[in-house]
Amino acid sequence: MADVILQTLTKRADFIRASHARRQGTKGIHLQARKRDDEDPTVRVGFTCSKKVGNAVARNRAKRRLREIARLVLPEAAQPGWDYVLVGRKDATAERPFTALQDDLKRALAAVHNT
RNA sequence: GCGGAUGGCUGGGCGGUCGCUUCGUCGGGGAAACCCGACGGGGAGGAAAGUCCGGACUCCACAUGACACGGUGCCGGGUAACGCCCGGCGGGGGUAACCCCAGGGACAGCGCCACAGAGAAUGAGACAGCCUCGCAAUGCGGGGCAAUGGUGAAACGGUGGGGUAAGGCCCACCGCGUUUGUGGCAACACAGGCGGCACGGCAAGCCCCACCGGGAGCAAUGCCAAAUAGGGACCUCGUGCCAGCAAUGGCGGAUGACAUGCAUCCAGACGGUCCGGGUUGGCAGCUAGAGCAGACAUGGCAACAUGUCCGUCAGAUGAAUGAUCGCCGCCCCAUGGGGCACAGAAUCCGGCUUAUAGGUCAUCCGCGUCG
RNA sequence: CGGGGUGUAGCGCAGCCUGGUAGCGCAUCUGUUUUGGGAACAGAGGGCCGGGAGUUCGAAUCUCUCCACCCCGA
Repeated sequence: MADVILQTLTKRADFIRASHARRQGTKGIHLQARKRDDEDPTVRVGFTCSKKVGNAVARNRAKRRLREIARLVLPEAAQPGWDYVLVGRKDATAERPFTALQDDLKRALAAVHNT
């Protein structure tokens, strides 16, 4: 699974479809995931930080940390043909230790894939 | 030393590892758009924020003026412009340094001034009262008065003296109005004369006066590609086409008995306007401009202007500018640990307003102590 | 980027234009009625009028400025 192609979600409709599929919350992040029913093996990922997270600086910080753990974790833990949406949580996403945040994502992925 | 006033500056630093975006050079791939790799350079703020003003820029509309509507409002200057800035004037606060003020007009007109009170506004009023006269006398009636009390945010000038039955009244000063002179570009200030007790407050109530303002906004606007549809309604003649070197000429049909001209009617585009339908992709606009920061010179009290030198300037588009580790710096509990303000560009610029831990510089004022 | 609106008692709304007394309905509390409850009737309490300045003698109301929320248009 070394040659996984990562793509960023841009369409609002994709976000809504993912949120209606499987979801798994942890201390640091909230994960939404959907298995697309096409033949395309591309892994797509999107990031969401609503106004509840804080002001623009807090939202940007949370989104950057989400993007970083996605870059580190997804190439080895993602499954081809899935869409993932990582949602930031108030205070927790920005302040949680980085390794713990990575473990959160790994456990959430495992939980979503097993159900 | 303590307390205070004003105006500036700064907004953690260094290094390792892994990433994002943009530009340049080189190499590779590709028909091209472009993609991949290496090296090198750039990559959030003083408020980037709120969106409260003013412009630049783009499109649309457009003869001018007036009305309507909205805004601004002491005077002078600065500026591309402003509701911003500087200087001055007037008023208010503070022992002072200094700070605050939407600060034009109430004889152009309309309106409002609750409660209380006799009376709340262009010519008034008499509640408690005061003075005097008469009588049938703890009172009643006639006349005179607005100085005193009371109410109120505000009562038709204030204080003092003389005079009076009480008063009107007279005089002086202050205030007000008016006028003259002097200083000042002006707002205004100062001085003198005259007036007579007469002209209350609110225009951030309507309004009047002076000045300013066409509308929309980078999702503006232009081009390309894809996709749907090859639709509908209305309008009419040149900037189009043809001939010609050019001037110039010609360009559908019907009716007015024929032709030209003219008039009327009909048709009508590869043109224009609108509706309906489709697309929510790419490129341009897009970042170097009334630039900004610093130094010096000149003019100016200053805001600022002019000139020279040097430096610097991001352009993303589900939206980059980071993640993580180590050392140092600052703060708090004091082994060890925790924290480091407010806050993230979205076409650009000039202001205003609001948020902001800490550090630092300069000038000035008051008090205390020592010499 | 541009435009409009709302904020008043626990909840939903008047009052603001034209400045002086903040009111209505539901809810709450007390009492009457009932064997008890509900309903009904009578009465009572509850407001720094989103925050801060200003104008005025006086501001929920007028003006400025912040805050929060909602709705439109490109």
